Amino acid sequence: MIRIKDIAEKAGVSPTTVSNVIHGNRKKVSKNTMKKIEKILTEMDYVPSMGAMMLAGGSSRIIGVLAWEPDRKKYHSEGPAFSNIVIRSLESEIYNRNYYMLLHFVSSPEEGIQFAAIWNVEGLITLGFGAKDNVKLQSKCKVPVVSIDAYYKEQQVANVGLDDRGGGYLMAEYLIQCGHEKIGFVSDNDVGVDHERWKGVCSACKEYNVPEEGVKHIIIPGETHMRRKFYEKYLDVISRKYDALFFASDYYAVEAIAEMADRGIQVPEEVSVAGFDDNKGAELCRPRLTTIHQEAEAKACRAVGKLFDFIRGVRKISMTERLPVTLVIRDSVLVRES
Amino acid sequence: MIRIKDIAEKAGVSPTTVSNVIHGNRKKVSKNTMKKIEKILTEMDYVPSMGAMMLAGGSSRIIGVLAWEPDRKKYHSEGPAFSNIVIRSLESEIYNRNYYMLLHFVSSPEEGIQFAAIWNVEGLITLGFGAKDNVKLQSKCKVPVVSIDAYYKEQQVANVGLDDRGGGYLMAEYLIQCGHEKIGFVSDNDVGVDHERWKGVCSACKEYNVPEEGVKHIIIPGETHMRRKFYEKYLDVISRKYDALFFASDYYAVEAIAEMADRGIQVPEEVSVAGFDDNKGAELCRPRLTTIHQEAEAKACRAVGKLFDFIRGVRKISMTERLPVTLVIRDSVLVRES
DNA sequence: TTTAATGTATTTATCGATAAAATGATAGCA
DNA sequence: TGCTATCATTTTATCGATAAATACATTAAA
Repeated sequence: MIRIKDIAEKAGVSPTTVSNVIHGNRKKVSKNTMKKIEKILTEMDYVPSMGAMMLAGGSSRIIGVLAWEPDRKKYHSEGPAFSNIVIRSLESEIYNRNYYMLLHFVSSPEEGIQFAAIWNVEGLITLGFGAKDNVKLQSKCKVPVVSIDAYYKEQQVANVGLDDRGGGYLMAEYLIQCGHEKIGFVSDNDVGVDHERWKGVCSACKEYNVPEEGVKHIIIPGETHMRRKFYEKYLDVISRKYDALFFASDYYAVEAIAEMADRGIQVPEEVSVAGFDDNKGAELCRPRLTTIHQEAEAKACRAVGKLFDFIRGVRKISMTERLPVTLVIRDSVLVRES
Repeated sequence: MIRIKDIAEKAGVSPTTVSNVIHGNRKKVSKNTMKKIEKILTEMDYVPSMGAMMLAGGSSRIIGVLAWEPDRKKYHSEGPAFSNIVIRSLESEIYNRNYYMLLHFVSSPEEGIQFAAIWNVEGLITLGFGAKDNVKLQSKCKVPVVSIDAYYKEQQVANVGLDDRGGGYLMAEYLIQCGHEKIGFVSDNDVGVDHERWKGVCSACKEYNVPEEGVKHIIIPGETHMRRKFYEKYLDVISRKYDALFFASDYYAVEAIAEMADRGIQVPEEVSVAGFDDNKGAELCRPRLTTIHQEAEAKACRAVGKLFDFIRGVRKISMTERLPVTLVIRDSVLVRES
């Protein structure tokens, strides 16, 4: 391993000078030595020791990405909660800033706090955390935290997410305009993102004077086997009862379309299906899924941007950012009237 | 931040003793002091400084996971090459051993080498690397490397993968037994994993005396837009020309099924479709995809296991490990005769 | 009793890089 | 000439943890 000391000796200068060159402290080094050292630096292809940098400089160049993991032992049974597009974009954005991503799955904020301390991370990004857990994390960490897709009563933690309410509104509006009179909004909970999407649905229904009984929030259990049971029992029932089923996530929508195909329920003739997120699966299922499109890369990108605003001490950083979403009309919603 | 020194002072011992307690060097510390220090350690909830450990101890407790990234700027256009099940399992297995995962996307082995040096990683796992790049990486790194899903002429780098050839054989055999006489194997290249799968197909065809013209390797371009063009031009043709299309990956198979649905090509009545991997999508498409199932978690698990065998200096480590795969019969292959 | 072996704990030097303080040289100005 | 200001560079101390060397009892063996 080549150390700063080796470079310094070769150049006939002190280690500090080399260090200054590496960090581009132009004001402290003359142009001549600058060039000379830079040349030697590349010649001997020097790589810094992060351990030493962390210790001496106090900066780790590490961003911790914490992904919520309800149960470390059962992760294989349920599909991973994180999107790999997001992970990839996060790493990319972090690395572009000359930092590194330490990805860690946790099932409590405390684990995250310890993790941050051990590695002396300079910032944290959370995925799939609930509001309370984000708040707890932030309160016990000195470093900035940016959550993705979280909702807070008071905006205690910085966040980047989508205009979920707007998306819910957009889809509900479209469904109404297509002539659907009985709309079911399907999700596995009523908090955070899903709650907002539902709120959006509600406000569209109000706007367009859909009667109270014309729209309902159907909550199905989230675990795979429970969901299957639910489908077996209720899928026929609800697809007869509603004109359109708006699923809070494409993942469920695609699954439901498949289940309906098995039961001979025609989509969209018998019941229309809509989703949210515009997953890879949305374009691959038949009928193609009408859904709300989100820019997952942009979300990751902004999250990292915001985090570094905090790290660099930029003033007046907006605590929350909601990226716009768009309606993508495909084939899973029947147009009854135009 | 609480340092070892603080603990030592509180306990009235030297830092070294505390360090020994932390590392469970039982032979060097008496039971009494052991207990006393352990108590203080938890009371003051001490967390070690990784920077210092890396520097002083020379062990970073970091495993680098390198995911191949052909083009850093275009990653959003193509679906990520890595499976999030694998990522999750890797992290889990690594963390279980009290190590941490640093995930990094690279588009050359050199980047990986530099990355390993900077962080002083204790081992590397590669995803999506070609054989040559793995070899180059290994040759320039002092730490052990375990590749996932790679194939070598001579086994230069440790590897964990699947019995791809066996899987190819299994599926081809099944197709033949179902009475299919014209089989097309579809992939976007003929190296590594796909080559092996194709070899498996060939040997099954030989075994069952399928004539030369009864089986063919069709290579379609891998990039999304090129693939679409290919489908537009040739999908009708090849689905008329073959009884069964065996795609080297579920991802393509699912896509093809969707495209066929658009063109009114009946699966499996007009043409049978088979895949490989047993992705999430395989169960979600209709007809359900008949495919070769792999244990992605097990693969990740074994890769980490093997890497730590190297790290711990275990003797006689097998250079390569191929996990068995199984045939999953669903609905996308027509049974012509039994 | 002497010597060796063992167990327990401490000292000291070190890992590689950096920030802060100190040095020295040069230039500017009265 | 003498004083300050500026620039370029070096010295020194330090970050937190650890390995190697050392010290000092105590016990066991000769």
